Amino acid sequence: MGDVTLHDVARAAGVSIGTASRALTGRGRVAAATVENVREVAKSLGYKPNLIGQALRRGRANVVGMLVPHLENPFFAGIIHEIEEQLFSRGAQLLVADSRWDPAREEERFRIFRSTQVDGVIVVPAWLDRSAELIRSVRKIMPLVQLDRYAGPGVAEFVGVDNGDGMKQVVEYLHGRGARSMYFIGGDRATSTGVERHEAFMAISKRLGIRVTGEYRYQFNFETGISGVEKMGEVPDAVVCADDLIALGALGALNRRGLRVPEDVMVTGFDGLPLTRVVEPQITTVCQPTQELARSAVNVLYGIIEGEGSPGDESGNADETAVRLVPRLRAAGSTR
Amino acid sequence: MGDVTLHDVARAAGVSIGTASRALTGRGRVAAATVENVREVAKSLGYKPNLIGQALRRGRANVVGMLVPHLENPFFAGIIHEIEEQLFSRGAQLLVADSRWDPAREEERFRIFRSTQVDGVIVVPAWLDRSAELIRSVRKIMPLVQLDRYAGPGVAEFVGVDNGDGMKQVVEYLHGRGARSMYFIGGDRATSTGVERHEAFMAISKRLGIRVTGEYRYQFNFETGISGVEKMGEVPDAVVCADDLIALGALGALNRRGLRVPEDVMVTGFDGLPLTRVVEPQITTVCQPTQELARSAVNVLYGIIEGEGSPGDESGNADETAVRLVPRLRAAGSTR
DNA sequence: CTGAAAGCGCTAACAT
DNA sequence: ATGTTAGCGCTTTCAG
Repeated sequence: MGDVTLHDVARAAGVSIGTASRALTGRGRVAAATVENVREVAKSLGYKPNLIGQALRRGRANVVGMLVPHLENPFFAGIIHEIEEQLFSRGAQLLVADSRWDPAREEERFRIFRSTQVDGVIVVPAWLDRSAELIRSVRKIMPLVQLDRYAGPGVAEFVGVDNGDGMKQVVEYLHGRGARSMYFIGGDRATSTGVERHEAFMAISKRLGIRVTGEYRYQFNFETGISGVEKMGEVPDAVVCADDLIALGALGALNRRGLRVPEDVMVTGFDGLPLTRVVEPQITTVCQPTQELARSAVNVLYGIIEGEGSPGDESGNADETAVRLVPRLRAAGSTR
Repeated sequence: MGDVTLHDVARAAGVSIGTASRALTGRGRVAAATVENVREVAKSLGYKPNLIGQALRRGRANVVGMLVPHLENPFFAGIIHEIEEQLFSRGAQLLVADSRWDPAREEERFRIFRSTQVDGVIVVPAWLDRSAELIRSVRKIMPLVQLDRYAGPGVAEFVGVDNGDGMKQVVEYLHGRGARSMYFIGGDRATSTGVERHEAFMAISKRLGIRVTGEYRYQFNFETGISGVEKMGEVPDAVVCADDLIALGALGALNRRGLRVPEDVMVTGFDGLPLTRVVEPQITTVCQPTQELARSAVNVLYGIIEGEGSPGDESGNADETAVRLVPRLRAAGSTR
């Protein structure tokens, strides 16, 4: 087999196993010539370090776990890719799992992550309050950062987008295009993004004197968009959706109802999925800086890891980092 | 920390570490009373086995790697979820990576998987021929199964859908609805699914006396659907797309071109993504049995793992399993 | 049936 | 600068 061990390399290079280790990892004092020699031998033998052995000894697996509510959500899929990319460049790997919005399952997966000795966890909490206690307790025993949503105030480190700002861009843009009445379709109070986007929408529309004809809030998916339109009475100037999946659903339902977009009613989404550029008309949306979100999450996580274990240890209420990135509106056919 | 080790459990239970191990894993002869006692102590101490230690000793990590060309593809995302589910119920975890259709990257990820001592790998090969050699060689050193596509004939175990049958269902259905001319948009020769679906389409349309007005083949994504429609001259009775993403793109482009679906032209997809039920009209498509595919892939993989290491060892040309599941047509608005 | 002991592959003191 | 050695947490002979 290709199972050549460090021991083999050391023997072939005529040095001790300790020296071989140092030469390969570059962690101790070794003569330049020795390093070169060992490296060469290792390569010619096709030596690949056994990460398990390394992990056991170092107490670190170089693996991070990622837990999202729903793998099929294209927004999460996109962010997972970016995270994997970031990790890889640090020599780490990605373990994924989805919680399916099930707190029990969420806990289960955390437990497994823990047994695997992951370096840390990046989580998109399934629920706004129900996940809080769990996440708080996990944070105590391993490095953790929340991405996209948080489970409650001060629960743990968080990286996400400024939803208020994004929603503001949407409503002001629509207002600028003459919209004076709006209908809102969003996620419910069960996620922080759901709450933040809704609150921002309400605040800004009020400030601009926009008449809110109604709202429908359930989940971040197609069906919600469809139901939202079905439950919509009066036809507003614009239907503001809290994410792109909802907007997609709404678009289809409006079509079915014989309403033309944007002539009869404008539609907006949130997230900036590629999908929004495919349908006709293309959907105006707020683009999340996926790559920056991923980079930032990984940075914050490794900040904790390297800054030593659990940040909540003694201090009880250590300062949790909260990074808010700024999204950008992308105007398209659904609003003009 | 919660880092209670087997050693702690053994001491607390008043037995040796060996006995504790046997009691917990159930792998040796231990008195029933001892087992119960040890288990109880373990639970009360909150003992969780350190998977790294286990893996090092057993030489198996209980982790499988999954490599797909593109994480954001909803079809892959869906299948990844099902795989994760299957693995979890076997006590294993999922390491994911995407190759981004880059053979170098594909190789790189395999290497890492190997170092991690994964039990095996499930791969959706990036390319039909370019990936063949790599996969063949990986198969020699670790359990591997190809999913959805294969890299070449006889390269390694494979689990996928019967593309010929699916395409047959589509064309016959369209023919039954009066379509006599068709335009094909698909993936290129670079994937086995691209080839199979195209060939099946050609064979069946020929047999039914259908006039093929043209074809456009590039990649399995939205853009291809859009370009395909742009390059389409004469308007056929139906546009047959090799997957749902292409169909989505085609639908949008047809709309933009002022053609109504299904009145002016019918459209079909392949895969059965939820997305096809959201747009208006909903898209007729061939549904892949995602869950069965995942189950089957995991079964085949563990068959290899448990049947001992590398199947290609001596035999040189051992029989590769090839599982073909049957997909099912779902008719919808885009064809009536 | 249970205890003792030998490592899995690797790193990090500690010697030399 | 390099060799030696002691484990990381666990499973598994091998004795008893």
